[in-house]
Amino acid sequence: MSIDYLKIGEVAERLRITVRTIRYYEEEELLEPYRTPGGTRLYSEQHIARLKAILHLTENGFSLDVVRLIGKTRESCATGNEGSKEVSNIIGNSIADIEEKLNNLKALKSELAAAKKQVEKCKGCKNTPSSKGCPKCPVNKNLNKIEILNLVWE
Amino acid sequence: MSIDYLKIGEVAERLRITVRTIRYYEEEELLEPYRTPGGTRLYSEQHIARLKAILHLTENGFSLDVVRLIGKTRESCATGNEGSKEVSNIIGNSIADIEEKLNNLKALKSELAAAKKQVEKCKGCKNTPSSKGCPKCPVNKNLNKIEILNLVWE
DNA sequence: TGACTATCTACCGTTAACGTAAGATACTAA
DNA sequence: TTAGTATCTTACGTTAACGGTAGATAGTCA
Repeated sequence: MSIDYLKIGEVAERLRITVRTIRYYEEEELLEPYRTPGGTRLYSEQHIARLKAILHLTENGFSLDVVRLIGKTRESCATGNEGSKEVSNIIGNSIADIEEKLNNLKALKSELAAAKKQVEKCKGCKNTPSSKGCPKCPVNKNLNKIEILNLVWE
Repeated sequence: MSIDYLKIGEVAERLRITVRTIRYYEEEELLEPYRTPGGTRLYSEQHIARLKAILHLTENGFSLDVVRLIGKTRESCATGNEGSKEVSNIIGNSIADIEEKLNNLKALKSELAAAKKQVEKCKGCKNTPSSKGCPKCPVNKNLNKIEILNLVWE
């Protein structure tokens, strides 16, 4: 085989994903590798770069549909300004989504951090948990102050 | 019906979720509402607070299994230090997950922002897209500099 | 040239988090 | 009381993103 291209198994190993995943992205028309006359798939560095980009997005919670949208870039770039604007908007929306996620995660993080501190303060009371909470336990005493702790089971 | 409790439809409306979702969380033993003698579910503010907490977590990419884990707080708090430590670790792991997500999202955001700028610079060349890219188009010229743009379709 | 391993296509299976529908029962307002 | 709406249980359906298998073919190495 030419040294310039990788077969699917090699790509899978290099990117630490399964061959099934790679074929799946092809089924979804996110990628189209070369083929040998016999039908074996061959991947260039460009193909691999695109795979990396797809993984980068999916690992951050974006669906393949969104990936597909973002991928329209070049097509629209080659068809004039209007298309570019559309793509710009699509990417802009993705950025907005990310910003929302960032804010939510930051809030959640501080809530969890507060909850963790409370849990660590708790020395483990032996009282039967009541609906009012154990009066000696800071976790239960502060039940209403830390919303995340409303998750506590009864 | 007592004014203190809400029925499932009212809760669903208030939290902007479906009744099916609420019942599903109950199937998953994440929540156990009161019942009227006839079997109709009744929710207190505590129940609703827990529902909010569950949603807060799931909306940020956590699975119900993780939610269940975090929810062990009180149980372990009532059984001594060891349990508390376990819960503290579970929450600690969740925080670590969040930090990783935050870093990834930040990186992705700046990549997308860079990509967006490139797209906006592109005035829309009429050239047929070649494997080398359109020479007049900054998007294609900088193809290798902005990895996310390797997503471009051909 | 054989033997062995990798890939191919085609297709059914899986999991999480619900959606949806049916038929029965409960609640509520007039 | 009764008509109308909400809820109940049960159970099968759905979607995304793959997993796994079978039987056939391709690539590779001594």
